[in-house]
Amino acid sequence: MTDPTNPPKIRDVARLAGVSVATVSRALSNPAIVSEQARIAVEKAVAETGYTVNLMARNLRQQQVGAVLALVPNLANPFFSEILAGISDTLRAEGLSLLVLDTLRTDPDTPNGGIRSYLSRSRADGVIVLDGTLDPALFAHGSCPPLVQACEWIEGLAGPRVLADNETGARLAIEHLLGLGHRDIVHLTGPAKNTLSISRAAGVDAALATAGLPPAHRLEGAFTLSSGRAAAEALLARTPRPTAVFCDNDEMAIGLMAGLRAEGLDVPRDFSIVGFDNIEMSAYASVPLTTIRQKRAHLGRCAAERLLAQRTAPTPDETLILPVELVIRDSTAKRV
Amino acid sequence: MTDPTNPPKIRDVARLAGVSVATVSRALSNPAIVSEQARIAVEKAVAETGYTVNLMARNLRQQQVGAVLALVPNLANPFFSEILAGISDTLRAEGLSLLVLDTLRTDPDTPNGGIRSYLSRSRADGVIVLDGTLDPALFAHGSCPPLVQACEWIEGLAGPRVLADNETGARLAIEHLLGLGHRDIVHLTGPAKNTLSISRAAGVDAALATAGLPPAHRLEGAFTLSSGRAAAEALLARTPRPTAVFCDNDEMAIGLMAGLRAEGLDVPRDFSIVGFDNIEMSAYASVPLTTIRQKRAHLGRCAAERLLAQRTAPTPDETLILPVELVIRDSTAKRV
DNA sequence: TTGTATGCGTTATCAC
DNA sequence: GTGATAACGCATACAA
Repeated sequence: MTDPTNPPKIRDVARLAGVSVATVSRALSNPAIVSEQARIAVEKAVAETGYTVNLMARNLRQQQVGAVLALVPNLANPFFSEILAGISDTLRAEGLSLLVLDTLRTDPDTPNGGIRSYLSRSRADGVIVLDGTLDPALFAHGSCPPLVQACEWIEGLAGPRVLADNETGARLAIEHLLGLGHRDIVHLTGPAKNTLSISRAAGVDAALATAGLPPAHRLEGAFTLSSGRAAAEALLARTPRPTAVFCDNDEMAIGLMAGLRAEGLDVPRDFSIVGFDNIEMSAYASVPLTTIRQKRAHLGRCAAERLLAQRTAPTPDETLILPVELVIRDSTAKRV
Repeated sequence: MTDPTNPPKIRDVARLAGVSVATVSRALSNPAIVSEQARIAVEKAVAETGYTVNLMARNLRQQQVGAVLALVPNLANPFFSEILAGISDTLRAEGLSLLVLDTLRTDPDTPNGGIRSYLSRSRADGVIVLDGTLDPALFAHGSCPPLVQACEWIEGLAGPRVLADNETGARLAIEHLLGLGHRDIVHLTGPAKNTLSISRAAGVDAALATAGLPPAHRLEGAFTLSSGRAAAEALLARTPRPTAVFCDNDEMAIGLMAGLRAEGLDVPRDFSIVGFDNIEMSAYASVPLTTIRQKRAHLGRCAAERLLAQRTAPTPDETLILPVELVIRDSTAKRV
């Protein structure tokens, strides 16, 4: 019956149902175009044999893979994994699989870490790029599948983008701090060349300019807890001492708070702090964090939908900007 | 030359190199068995055409997929995503792809959430199961790929297992608390039927028994921050009031600390708390958390290696237990 | 060492 | 509405 080593083929089903393989194929993929009689016979035979289509054969025939590849900078980072969860949602609804490649854990011996070999139409029907630091040349060849950039983006790389409204998010954060009376605000950024940090810096400075203030001082971090903690020292070294910090993500904000606490300083009394992302942990920090909410799973879903849309009609390279919002908690207070 | 819509086939390379397709195939997959001359001609032709093998065709021919599926309970949970990162490492080294399926975000209309359709030899060469709550029947059919269980496990499901030493971890935590003078220790568990919680409970009670104490009181959580916070209330309702809590993961521990802080209680003065996992955030909590370190990426790598080992020799269903260790920080102190 | 020919399991085209 | 059959692109048994 169901032999592990020798699964039933479509031929077996055809024989058992007393029809041709073509009819079985049709009955399975488009039941409407076969006779009731044939359909029932096929269904019965399928049930009896336990037949399931061989996807490799189908994919070869149809010239598609049935999977989408996500290029993520750091799989272990909850920020990205929640976007992946959203991508996974949308793909599953379409019967597609999600392939994941961690671009951080890259092969040091190979140029571009061997990512290139995954960027082939025979490996994935589409690619969602979540890493803004990749070499655009990686994608500049004919066999690269259609692609969408999400969250971060790569200068000089074509394709639709799905982004959070980074500039507005930064503006909301700064306006909130300004409203509380803060004037000397430091911007703790990600890596200097990171596209997110750059666009947020623009939002920061725009908000400051509107208030008639000069651009913010910047401290460069790395989106990590430890870089946030390390920033505490640099922050305290500044004179005059700033009264507020806008951090490019919540993890740095939490790290920073730990660093300040270690120095005996109090948030929000000594420093008001705003984060970005609204990761779940932020509400549970020693001082619940004021932050910018970004709907990560939704962003992932949008990116996947965008990619799937390209299957039918090659869409123009539009950029989709998703709204963000300010979440006020306890880490910000009026300047004393 | 390189036409996006019509990628070069092995035939084109063969023609250009002046050899047969068989020779090209051999030159690419096993260069040692072709003549130097042929090899060079092929290499040249490959470079000229920009040829890359079509993996769908190769896979069909070789009856393999070139990908491993990971079944993860919650992609958005950093605990699992770091295991995935480890799995990804090992797979990449073997040229395999990682397919990810979030079993939480399941299709409510289909029994078993449509997971079954992914469990086919034509979709993956192997499966790594990280979700202990799945129905074992899902895997009980001939076309299910070889499988390894990691981290959690499913009773009644065969296959090698790669687990952390949960029992020892629990014992270390309890012994640490006992050594600090605590006697009334509560165990904040995951869902009652979770295999991790059950084995840790055994470790907890064993350690208590050795000290001549009765089994611990248990509070059921859900491995989430919010369930940890919610546990604060239940904890305070107990009389006599316990002096220490062992939590089945760090997130609950952090949630619990937030809940206790909200009630004006101090850790470790009023309660000593031990977590499990040593997530990165634990070192940055308001009170740095004493916890049990579990090497998650390593666990993922081991699981993947185990799976790959099955490709050659069908190994017996051994269980691999990975060591854990106690990390002492500030959330535990001598009972006053 | 190399080439020829067949098969991997399906779907799609074409006649009927 | 159905059946025979040619692709899909590659790897390998076999013959040379």
